[in-house]
Parts: sequence; C-alpha cells; structure tokens
Amino acid sequence: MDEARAPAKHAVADVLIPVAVDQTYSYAIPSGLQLEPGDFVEVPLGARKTFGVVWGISPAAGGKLKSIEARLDFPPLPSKLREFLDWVAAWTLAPRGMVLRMAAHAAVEAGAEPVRIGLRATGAAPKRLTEARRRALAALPPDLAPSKAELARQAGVSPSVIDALIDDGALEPVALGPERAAEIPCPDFCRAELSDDQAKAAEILRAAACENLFKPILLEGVTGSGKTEVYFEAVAETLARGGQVLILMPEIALTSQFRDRFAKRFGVAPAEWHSELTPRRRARVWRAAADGAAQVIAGARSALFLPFKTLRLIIVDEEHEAAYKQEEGVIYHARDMAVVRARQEQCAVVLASATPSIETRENARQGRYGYIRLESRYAGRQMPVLKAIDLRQHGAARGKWISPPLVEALKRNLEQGEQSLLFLNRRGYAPLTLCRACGHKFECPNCSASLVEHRFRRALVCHHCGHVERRPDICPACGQAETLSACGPGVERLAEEAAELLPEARLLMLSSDMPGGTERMRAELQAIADHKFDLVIGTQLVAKGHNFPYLTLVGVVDADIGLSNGDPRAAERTFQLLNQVAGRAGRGEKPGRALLQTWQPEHPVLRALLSGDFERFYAEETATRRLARLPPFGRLAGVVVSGSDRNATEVFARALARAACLPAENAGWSVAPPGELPGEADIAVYGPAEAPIAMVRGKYRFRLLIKAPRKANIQAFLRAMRGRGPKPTKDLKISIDVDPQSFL
DNA sequence: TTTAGGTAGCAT
DNA sequence: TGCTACCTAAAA
Repeated sequence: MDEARAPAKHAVADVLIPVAVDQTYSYAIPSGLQLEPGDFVEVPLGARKTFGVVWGISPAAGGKLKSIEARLDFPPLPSKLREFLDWVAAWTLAPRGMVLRMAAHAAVEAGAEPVRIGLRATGAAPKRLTEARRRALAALPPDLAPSKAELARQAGVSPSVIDALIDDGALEPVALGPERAAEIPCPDFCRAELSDDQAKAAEILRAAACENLFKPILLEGVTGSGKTEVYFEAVAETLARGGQVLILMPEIALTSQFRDRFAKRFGVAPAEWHSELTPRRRARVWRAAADGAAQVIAGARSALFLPFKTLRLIIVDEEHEAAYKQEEGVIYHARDMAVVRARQEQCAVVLASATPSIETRENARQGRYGYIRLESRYAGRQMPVLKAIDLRQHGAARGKWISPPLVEALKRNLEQGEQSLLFLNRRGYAPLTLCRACGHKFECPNCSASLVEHRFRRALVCHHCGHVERRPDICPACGQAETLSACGPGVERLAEEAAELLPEARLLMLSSDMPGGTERMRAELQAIADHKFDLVIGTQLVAKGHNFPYLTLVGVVDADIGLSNGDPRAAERTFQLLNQVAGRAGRGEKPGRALLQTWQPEHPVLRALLSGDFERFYAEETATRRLARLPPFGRLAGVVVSGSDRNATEVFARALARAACLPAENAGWSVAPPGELPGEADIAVYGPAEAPIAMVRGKYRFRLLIKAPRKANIQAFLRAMRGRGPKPTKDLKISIDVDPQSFL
C-alpha cells in the first residue's frame, strides 16, 4: 500500500499512569509531538485527565486510541529509575502505577512554580519622600532584590508604602529566578581528624565510592565510634567526582543534629526530603535531584525514589531501624530497596549501624556485602560500663518501679551535678487498668488490646489502633466507685515516682505522644543536650539519634520489656534498642554507665550487652532464625504466612485458615525467607520482602503469593475461600505460582 | 487511585 | 419515587 496515501498512522506511546494498575496504557502520539521514554505527559483517563510517564514507544497500532494531550514540563524520569520502579513493583507485588505515583507525585502535586517578583531601585527619586518611604528605600539591598512583602517587613512599613513607591517609579519589579533548592557542599570545607581505625575505614569507603560499581558495605561501629565522620569521607570523595549522594535516615527527628554535623563538615546543610516538607519544597528538591543541583540529599525512606541524575553513593544510616519499613500503600523495606537501587545505578551503598540487623550481618558474613568494623569510641572516649540490677534480689518497693540500687545511683549522680536518663519503653501512665472489685479489665473495643491509661490526658488509649475513651470514675461492669486500679508502669507514672525521689532535680518527661509536635520535641531534645535538665524520663524517643554530652547515667527500668512478646525479632529488637539507649551515656567528656533492671540477667540479650560479646549473640540469633520452623501440618492443608510482623502475620494466617475452613492449629507463621519456606505446609502463603501485610485500622490488607506443591491444593484453597469463609475483600490479592526472586 | 454506575435500604 | 450510602468495575 502506498504509505503516503494511507490514513495517517500515529506512533503509540505506552504510558504508565499513577493509578493502581500494573499495565501501561497505550495512547496515540499526536503528530508533531516528540516524545522519549521517561517523558511526563498529560493523558485522558476515563472522565478525567492525569499525568503519566512514557514507558515505551511502539511504531503504530490499529484500533482507536485516545491521544496524548501534551508533554509536561518536568525532567524526564531516567531509565535507571524506571527500571528500578519496575523492579520494586515486581518485588513488592504493588501495581506499577502506584510505584510510579510514589516516585513522581512530588513533582506534579505542587503545580507550576510561581514566578517570584522582586523589587529594585530605579534610581529615580520618588515625588514625595516620607519617613516610611525613606526607610523602605534604605532597607533595599544594593544587589539582590527582595519581594514586596519581604521589603516591607524589613523596613517595618506597610506593603502599601512599597506600592506607592512603585507607582512613583522609584522602585521597579523584576522577575527573579526560582528559589535554590540546595546549596553546594564543599568536600574540603572542614576535614575531620580521624583516628587510625576511622581513617582505614574511610579509605575503604572512599575507594568503593570511586569504583562506579555496585558494592554494598556494612559499616558496623559501636555507638560513638564516629561512623558518620567515616562515611562523610566517602561523601566528600563522591562530591569531588561530581556524583550525587543519597543519605537515608530512619526519622526526621534525627535530622536537626545531623544537618549541623553535615554543615560543619561541608559548609552547608544538605537538601532534605521528608514528609513534613511543603509540596512546593518537595517539588523543588525533586527537580534539584533530577538536574543535579542537589548534590547531597538526606531524607527518609521515600527519598529512595528521587530521580537522581548521577547517583554515585547511597548511605543507609542506622540500617537496622524498623522505620525503614513502609507498611502502607506500596509496602517495601527501604534498606533492601536501597541495595537494589545501588545495583541499578552501579554504585556503592553503605549500611551503617552499631547493631546491624541479622539479615545484613548475615549478608556480610557470607561475603555478599563488604564489612568494616569500628571497635572503639572516637576521641578516646570510653564505652559506658553496663551493669545489670537483678530485680530478684533488688526489687523495688510495692507499687514502685525504681530499684534501690538505681535510686542510689540517681541520687549520687544528681549530687555530682550530672545528668541522668531513666528509660522505659512504655508510653502513658499504666499499661493496664483493672477493677479491684469485679476484675473488669479495660480493653479496646476494636482490637481487644488492653487500654493504656494516660493520666495527663485523663484518657484510656489503645496503642494499637488509636481508640481513645474517657477514664470513668466508676467501674462500668460492677458500678462501684474508687475500685479502678492502675497496674504496671508507664513513663508518666515513672516521672511521678522520680519526682518524689528527687524533688530538687530539674525533671523532664519525654514521650512521642506529648502535644507540641516535632517543633517542641526538637526544642526539648536540645534543652537536654544543653544540660537544662538533671533527669530525663523517656521512651525510645530519647534513644534515637540525639547526642546528650552531659549524660553520664542511663537507668533502664525494665530491660525485659519486649523480650517475651512473641515477635520473632523480639530479641534482636531489644538488643538493638538497649544498646542504643545505653550508648547515650558518656558521649561527652565524662565516662558514662548504664544500669539495666532485669528479671533475667542470663537472657542472651542481657548477656550479650553486659559482656560485649555481640559476635556470639549474632551467631545464636541467626541460628534461631534459621531454625524457626512450623509445626508439622499432617495431612490437612495448612497455611503459612511469612513475614516479620508477628502480630499481623499470625492474625492473618488464622484468618486465612478460617476462610479456608481449616483448623486454627493448621495456620502458622514463619520468618523464613521466601525461598526457604518450610516444606511441611501444603500451602504456603507469603508476601514480598519484609512486610507482606499492613494493618490498616483494624482491617487487614494483603498482598500475597501462594505457593503449593500441587495445583490442586491451591484450587481447593481458593474454592474454600470463595465458599463458606469470610469473603475475600478487594484488598486480598492472590496470584498463584509466582516466585519472588532473591534480590541479589 | 478516581469515578461512573449500580443496588439496597429507607423516607417521602 | 427520590435520595443516600455503599459497593464494584473500569480506566487505553
């Protein structure tokens, strides 16, 4: 057929759109529109319009297609990022559209950058020179032009004075360029003095950063060993070579002290990325990542999806932190995905921690990751001395929680003018409220967890789902007054006790549910660092990230909390947390110590912390993890759900068993990695990576794979699910016989 | 994720 | 019969 006379055929763009579908949609490319993969476009979708990203271009196709409306003015998504997004979607079983949304939303949500208008003196004198006008002109800087509001504020005049000056022709508006999203860090601004150990470690990281090859490295160093200074050297090296650096951090609260340290080393603060940024700022940082203007971005887990132009180094700080798990929407583990992204970009990735996760430690041991260790504290500082207080011998008085030896230590520390921390990882006043007359227990109506009394708020709160109710004065079950009794300690109660014991101490209680938000939290953490308090009582909030140079004594009120809650990671988590808390002591000039109140000083976690023999702990814990096996299931089909969140996983396994009309005992949960699921179950159900399941306000949301030796098992299972059991919801997505690949 | 289009339940 | 709340399928 004569090409020239055939009806005009348009090339077709396969566009990924930010909705919960996995496929790309095909659109006709209008003639005259040049498109490349990665380009942002506007497309019609049903009754509305949305943005999308061109994933591929094919020559032409039959059928009627809707047409692309326009090419949007955003930096195109680099191909490596597109591959990464595809990979993440496949791994997490999330629709690719949702992964795209996560990565591109920031660019689009803020809309067009508003044009900034500044003011400049024309040189012409105003017709009338009042005092206010004189002040306004005097406040005008010679070089750069401020905005109208800014000038009015600086001169202390009302904006109408400025307007009048513009009308008079004394000032003229000028268009200003967009605000800079990032300053330029200087690799040699202020080199830190490194110890021999640090220098050696830094050299290895620097070399890795130069190679332009995928290289994961675990940087393990005791609290206070100066890991940050060490990886800063790799950052400096990367900057010197013109590459971009991503520094992932678990919490935003961390960033204020971190940015100071960064600024000290590199002259300016890094660009930041986290959920508290305004949409406008986010859009700017996004662009700055894409055009290379932001050379270093420090951010929370979602920074992993920024469109870096030349990403050459990723740091995952505190890699063991559970905050790296995204548990809603696209469910992923940012630490693992950081490794994947590094592979995609062929660059180095440094996982830093004092107490690495079992997985990372194991990867290092097997040689899949490089391994660097810093054994001693920086600047000759000593590690804190850890001691157990055996509660079987030195129990606290009835209704009290601070044991005599700890009371003694706190008093002495106060007398010496030094700062102490009492740590209890339990918010509120008391974890349990009972009626002494009838035994009624206050439970959450949604999740049947016991309600925690918050005395300051005069409320009973469910820490599981957020349910709040007023604390009644009479028992709702038996109607008697004054019989309700608070059982067990929370930080509020501990603060009460401490205030009685040390009335003259300047005391601060800190927990994440205090009103005032991040702002106030930061101020209070700073006040602690400035020694404005003698005694701090806090939850794990005080354990993370912040340095308190005057803190010399840490008292852990209940070192056993969390050891027996059934979570397969309980031991690991407790070990990490207690190490972090204890490590707060003695970071300044004076040596520190930590006293751990415990009922079980022989527990492997306590033993490891007290002896400092982490090696043995890791070996034992890894072995335990490997051995985690399910009870044999006999001839009946069983359900196994794998994942590390014991609560959600187990609940879900049970729900599935019920749906499939199986006895509850045939449901189990496992922490085995997907490839190593125990063989006993006829049917194994497992989710991707770390977090197959997210619990959303009492409902469960599932993304699943089902694996079974025989297809008949699966069919029977599905039939049972569709039949008598609870109806699967739309959140229950089941795909069959798909094996997630190992990510390395 | 968003939205149009259906259906059940209930008041008019 | 109209209205709303709730559910579901489809979006190129």
